[in-house]
Amino acid sequence: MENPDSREVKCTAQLSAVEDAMYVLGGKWKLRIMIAVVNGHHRFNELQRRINGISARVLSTELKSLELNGLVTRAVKADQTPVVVEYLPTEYAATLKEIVAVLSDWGSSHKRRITGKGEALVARED
Amino acid sequence: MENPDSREVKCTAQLSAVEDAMYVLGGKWKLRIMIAVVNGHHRFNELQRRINGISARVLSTELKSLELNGLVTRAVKADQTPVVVEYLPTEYAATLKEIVAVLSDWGSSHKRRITGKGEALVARED
DNA sequence: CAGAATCCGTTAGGATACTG
DNA sequence: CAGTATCCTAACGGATTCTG
Repeated sequence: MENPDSREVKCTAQLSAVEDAMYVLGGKWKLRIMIAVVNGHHRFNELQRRINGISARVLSTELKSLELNGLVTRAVKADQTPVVVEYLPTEYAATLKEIVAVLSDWGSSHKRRITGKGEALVARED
Repeated sequence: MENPDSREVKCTAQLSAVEDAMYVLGGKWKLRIMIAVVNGHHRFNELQRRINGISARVLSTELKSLELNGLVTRAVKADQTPVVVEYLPTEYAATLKEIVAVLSDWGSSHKRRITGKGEALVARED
């Protein structure tokens, strides 16, 4: 890894791979929606209430994008009235756990670094 | 962690922490610039060549933002002519390693999942 | 409740040209 | 080489209204 060539290869690979990841997860909302969904919020209005500042329009389009990428499924329970729609995390969504954990850790450390004071930390359980 | 209250606390904490992280690292370019910088590309035009599609204007403003957040330092070697400017990763920048690694792994797996065919994988060395 | 439709403002960021 | 200065537009996303 000290060899400059393999380092260049790694740099190129990382640039491309991170670009791919951000194509799916980038933007202001997608990760936040996934956090809420994975943590048990499945209904549309519940998600909108839980995710601070998101509008119905944006939530709707983001959910469609996440569904296209296989991270959530839209489940309609037609046997109820009124009809209940649920956005459920797929198995694939579990692969986001590490990303969320790492980003979340970094974010709270960074905030502590900036503000001096820390928040209550929530331990990772994996 | 099965208790719904602590799960809610965790959800709130993650939402807020990820938001903090994305405030610093979000957008199309910041992480990509950091990848290039950490991998040994320190000069302005070198970075612009290395990072596909970035304009000088955007690179300039993004570097300033990263400098403000303590992730790079702008070092001017005045004893040379023409003057050499280098953007060097700070020690703090090392804390991004895990983020980049995790995102990069996910991105390349996801691409394999989508396209069916995989790229040459570059192993993580930490 | 679960959205779609419409309208509209902001802005990230692209293109190009120019400078010390 | 290392940027800055303009200009410009596509996309993001906020607000509001409407609907089955």
